[in-house]
Amino acid sequence: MDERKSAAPEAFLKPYNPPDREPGILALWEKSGYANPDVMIEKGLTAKDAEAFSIVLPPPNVTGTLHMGHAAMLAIEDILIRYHRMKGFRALWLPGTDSAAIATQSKVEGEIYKAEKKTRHDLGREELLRRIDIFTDESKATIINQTKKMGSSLDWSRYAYTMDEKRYEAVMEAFVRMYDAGLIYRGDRIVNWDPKLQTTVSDEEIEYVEQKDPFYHFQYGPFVIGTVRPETKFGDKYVVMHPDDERYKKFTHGQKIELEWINGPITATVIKDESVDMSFGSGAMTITPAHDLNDFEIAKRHGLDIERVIDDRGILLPIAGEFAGQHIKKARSAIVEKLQSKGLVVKVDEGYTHNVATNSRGGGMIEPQIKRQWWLGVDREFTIEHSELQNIPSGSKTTLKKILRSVIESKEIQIMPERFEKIYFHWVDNLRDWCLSRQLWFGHRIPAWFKGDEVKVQKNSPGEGWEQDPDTLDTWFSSGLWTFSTLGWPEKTADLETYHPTSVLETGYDILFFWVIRMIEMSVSMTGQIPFRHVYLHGLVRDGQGRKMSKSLGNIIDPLTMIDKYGADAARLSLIIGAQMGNDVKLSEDRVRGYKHFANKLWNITRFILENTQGVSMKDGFDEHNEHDDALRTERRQLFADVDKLITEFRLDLAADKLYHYVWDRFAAEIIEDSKKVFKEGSEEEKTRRQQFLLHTLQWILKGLHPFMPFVTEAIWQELPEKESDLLMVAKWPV
RNA sequence: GCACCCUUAGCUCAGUUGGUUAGAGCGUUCGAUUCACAUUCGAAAGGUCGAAGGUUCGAAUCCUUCAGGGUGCACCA
Repeated sequence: MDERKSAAPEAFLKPYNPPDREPGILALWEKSGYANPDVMIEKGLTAKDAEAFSIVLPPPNVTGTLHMGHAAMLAIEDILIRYHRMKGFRALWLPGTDSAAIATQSKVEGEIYKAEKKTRHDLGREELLRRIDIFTDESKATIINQTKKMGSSLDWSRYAYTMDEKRYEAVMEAFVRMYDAGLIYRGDRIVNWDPKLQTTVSDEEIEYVEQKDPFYHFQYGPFVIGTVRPETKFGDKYVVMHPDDERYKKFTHGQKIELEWINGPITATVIKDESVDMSFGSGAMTITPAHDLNDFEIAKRHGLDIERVIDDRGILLPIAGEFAGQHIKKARSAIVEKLQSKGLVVKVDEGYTHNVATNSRGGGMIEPQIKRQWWLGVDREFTIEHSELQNIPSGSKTTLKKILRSVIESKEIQIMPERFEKIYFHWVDNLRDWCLSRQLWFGHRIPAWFKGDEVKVQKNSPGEGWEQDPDTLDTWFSSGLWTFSTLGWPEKTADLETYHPTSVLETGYDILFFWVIRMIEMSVSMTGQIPFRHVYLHGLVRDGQGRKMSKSLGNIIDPLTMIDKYGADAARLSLIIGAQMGNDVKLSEDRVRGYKHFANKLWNITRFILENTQGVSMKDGFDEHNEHDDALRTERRQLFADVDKLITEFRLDLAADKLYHYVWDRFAAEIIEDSKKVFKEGSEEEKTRRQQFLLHTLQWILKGLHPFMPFVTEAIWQELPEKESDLLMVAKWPV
């Protein structure tokens, strides 16, 4: 049927069709076990004493599905790993999944409620955890399979899950050690309370949402005070103003004033404090220390009474008098009405815009409360027993904040792009103690034991009569240990010795502060080592118009659909080329389609070369030591030198772009075109020389492109009659 | 309010120590194609490099101010 003189392998007679090839290639890689660096050494493909290059995969949620952000992360990390593996490094890319406590528990609770109309309290702790386990077991297969489809050469033999036995052990060990070192303490402080999920939330997880509310001005004795939250005002018996405020000169600090308030006459005390902004409103304010961080701090400074007004569910307490027992939402208007009837409402500004704290993890409004919780003190001095840091010697006294500054200032950890350093320092300087405990059931249970007033922090029960703290740890606590808990810590394993500190942490800039900071705190205080040498921050993947992808906009591009339609290679390239680190990527389907064409181009280049080199074997040295086509070879060498440099500088976008253009515009459009003439009119010697050049260069190209588009290059490699290794994945990077 | 980023062809973006005539992909228009290429090739059109000022022999690039877009953080009684 085919009339062409082709004797090239059958495979190349049809266009490259990714779905026909990708599953087979995946199976080949998986069977080889080459993603495991130990296998590489066993087979003699990597030297025993080779330098290590390691990346720990930022673990996706067990219950999640793959989205474009994950796809970008996987593409970038896989490129780095494949490149270093081919370069002869002991390359380890360690996979895992995250339990994502809050998100997972509320998801499962929601489903149970929908199906059975039962809450977690109906089920009980044990049953809920059992259900969550079933759910996570089922759904983790999804994310793992999707991850594999991207071509990720992860070492699955080292797979870790934040809730598996070893990681649980590491979390317990870390908590106890940090407590013993004095870093973790228990204390009554104001927390971000989520009345909906009935748990505390860390500062980082709070999202401020703009909201319009009426702003009330009330008469408070001789003062006018403003508020958007009349329902908190019952406990307000302190009125605070700036000491320099001329308007209130005649009032003295500590002065008592009798005045009429919501539920009758009260005695108010004047407090002078410099934190008051004189230019805001009347310059006088009342405070609610139990439900506001700033008010709490003022109260602590002056030793004032702190009384709760609202309970954990948002219900007013007896202090509210006739309003007690009402939910704050409903009580607000009734309270305003009452004040109105007493003639205490001076004026109401409608449409006052302010920011309201919400729980970004699917919760509701945040209601600050005072609670006894476990905290990680960022300014607490402790003795670091073992340290490998430049500026912090073993046995010295330091604080977590000092560590956080030191490792970046000394460049032991390099943040890329560099501009994020500024943001990092700003964040570190404003860092407050981290509230570790969560009133959730799913998570690592805090290893603290109570008996009456006694508290013991240790892994196992101290004995009869001791009860374990019912709370669990913030999910980021276990995430903070990730670089070393996955390598076997607290045991002194060979993996830990070889692969820690890891080479690169690659993640989205949006979680720099959730995660990166915590990893540094944990790693340095527990192992004395930095967790990673480079932090590579990728941008967010947006739609073609630069909008965030969201369900409501209907502009989500699903990576799996893209893989099915255009192949994983095209999906990878579309996320790499044009995606400078730290900048957002605009992705449109057209772009993905464009790179599918490129895979096909490569396919046809191969076909041409194989057709024109029938029966010709690659001559060692002939290509390298031939003075005639020197310009072509110099160009090729230069290309790889450039690509090498770009990859070491983490400019994967430019490296891929360079290869792309060489292959298409130079190699295919010019060199191959020219070869047609050579094969038609050239002398035998010229032909031979050109055949050798094409055969060799094809292999260079396949190697160069392999980290970026592993499938098509491996598929072609499998069809080559002559090659140095069974799999391109482990071929040697050209030097 | 403070900070950071972006603004270059119709669209998406390169252009990293300042150095010829500012580039690519997609799109558009015209043409070629018995050729490795359904997914090919060639060519053309398309730019006051956000604005203004400054430094310099020379500025898309460095500095200042401003405008528009985006993001983070803080405040909000």
